[in-house]
Amino acid sequence: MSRGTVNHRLLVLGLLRMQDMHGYQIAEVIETHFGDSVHIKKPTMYDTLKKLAAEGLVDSQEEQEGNRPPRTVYSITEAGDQEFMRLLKESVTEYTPPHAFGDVGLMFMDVLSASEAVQLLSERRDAMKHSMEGHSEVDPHDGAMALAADRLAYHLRAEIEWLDDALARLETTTDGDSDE
Amino acid sequence: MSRGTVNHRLLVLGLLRMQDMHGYQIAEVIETHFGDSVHIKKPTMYDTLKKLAAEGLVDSQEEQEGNRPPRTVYSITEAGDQEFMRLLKESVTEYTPPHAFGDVGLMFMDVLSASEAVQLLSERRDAMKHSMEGHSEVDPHDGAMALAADRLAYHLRAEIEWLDDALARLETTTDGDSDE
DNA sequence: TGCCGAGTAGTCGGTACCGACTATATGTCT
DNA sequence: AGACATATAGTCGGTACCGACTACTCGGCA
Repeated sequence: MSRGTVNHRLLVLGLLRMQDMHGYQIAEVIETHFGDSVHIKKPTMYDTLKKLAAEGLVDSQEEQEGNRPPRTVYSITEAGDQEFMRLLKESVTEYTPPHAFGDVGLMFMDVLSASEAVQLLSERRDAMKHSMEGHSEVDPHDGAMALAADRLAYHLRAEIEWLDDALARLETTTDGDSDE
Repeated sequence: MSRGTVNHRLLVLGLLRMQDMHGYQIAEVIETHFGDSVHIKKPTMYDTLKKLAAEGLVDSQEEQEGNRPPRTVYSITEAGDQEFMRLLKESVTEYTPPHAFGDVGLMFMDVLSASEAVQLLSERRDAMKHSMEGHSEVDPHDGAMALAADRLAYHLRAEIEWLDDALARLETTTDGDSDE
């Protein structure tokens, strides 16, 4: 998360563009529809909402239902819609720089023996495979997500391929060994 | 940046494991050797150093050279070395969850017309290609980096492939159009 | 009736990170 | 001698983010 706030603003504006919502709903939609791919915790969402309101990009109105605690319902403004479009274009265009894939640990792998490296990377592979179960199910009717889901799929495949190749290479290094 | 502090600690400890250093050196090494793949700004590095010192994972001693301003030279302790190993193994083993590839903009692409989408993604592709020039040069003698560099390469390839496929698909959608 | 879990709507305080700044010394051009 | 770039070594203050908490309501069930 790096373009930090931009993503949060984009997300919240994007959701409000679809329909007016109060805080809990937003949090819920994020959790259930985006949970796997997007990070935004409730307090952060409220911060974002407050800031957007202060900038006039969203409106809020109190709403009392029965005698539940009153909720603040947020809706996007004209200005907000324009800002959303601006951010969207910027975000799509922008090439997210490679350091996003950085993984410091790998840079120091040479302090480990080959067999140790193999063991750790195998564990990583297992963890990855495991966490991928059940995923890959993206409502095919949900065309909106298609691109993002696809992208994720490509990168997951790349990660697995890299791991497999790296392991294969390390294993030939370790060829006739039994220990270190 | 996400496993936040862990990466920073790992990086600083890893560098000090190779040799004692003072702040400027550390910052420089990070900048020149790791700059493309690792994020850690100077103030963050000093924070990290201070915290590591407080935990007894690094030692520091003042050093005066000529009448330059005195520098604090940091060195790793025995405990620090053990912690490094622990973090390294943890970091290598750990599967970095997919949201790292999240890109909120893509989730809202359906509000754009196909031709607009094509245009923006093309720009992204260009930006990406452009920023890849000159890279791909990883000192082959530097075996330490091999794994990390490889991984990056796999992911870059995946990103390009995804972009190409997505563009191809979008262009067929836009087939006989001239505008929206 | 009283209690409990779940739904609902937030706030508070703290950490991580870093942009911008301060300060000193050395070298070098003029 | 002054001016200016560059190496050196940090600090200060502010933002973004979020874990943990508060507070109130409702429905069920003992």
